[in-house]
Amino acid sequence: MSNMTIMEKSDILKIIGQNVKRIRLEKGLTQVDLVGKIKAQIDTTNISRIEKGRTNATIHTLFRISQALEVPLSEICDLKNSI
Amino acid sequence: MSNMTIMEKSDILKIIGQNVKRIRLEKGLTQVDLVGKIKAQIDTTNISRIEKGRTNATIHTLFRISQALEVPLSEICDLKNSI
DNA sequence: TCCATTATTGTCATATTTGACAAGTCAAGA
DNA sequence: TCTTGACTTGTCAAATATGACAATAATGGA
Repeated sequence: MSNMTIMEKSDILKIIGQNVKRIRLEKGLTQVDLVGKIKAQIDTTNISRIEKGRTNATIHTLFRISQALEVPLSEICDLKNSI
Repeated sequence: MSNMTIMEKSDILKIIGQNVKRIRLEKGLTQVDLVGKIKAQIDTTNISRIEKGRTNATIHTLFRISQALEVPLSEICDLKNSI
């Protein structure tokens, strides 16, 4: 069964990125809106790179995003959402 | 209520670390056992630093750990487990 | 106590994330 | 077409995660 699927680094980064983007759009937020809701400084550059799966974000960065999106961190880290 | 709790960076790193350590011990594994089960190279130094909340791990590192521990990534990222 | 296993910590070099800014792309409207 | 907003991408410097190794501490058993 699909438990045998080997997940490459780029695969999981893409899924995490899709999760962030999907949730952000569900909340009706732009990337600028999102960074505006994050307490510490963060940049749309980084949001974009995460959403595109181009960067291997740290857990604290994903946590700050989860706070701004008002969802649990574990929702962003849910790999079962892969399309 | 406790939604007002402000989570500092060090707080969430500690919780993530506690999750890793708790699950690892539940599985009866040592840090050496754990790194032995991880496909790509990883070091017990890093496992220890993550478990102690001394490093802000990337999501891919936590993913590799979750694979070795045979739990979903989202379980490691569950911040509700805070003691 | 002695010993072995396990875990922590320090340091180093390398790689990469991050924030910042600029430039470029893209789509939707006026 | 022109403009505006939203997003992407390149580059840079600074900070830091990572892997590696060594040294130390902590733990438990004989």
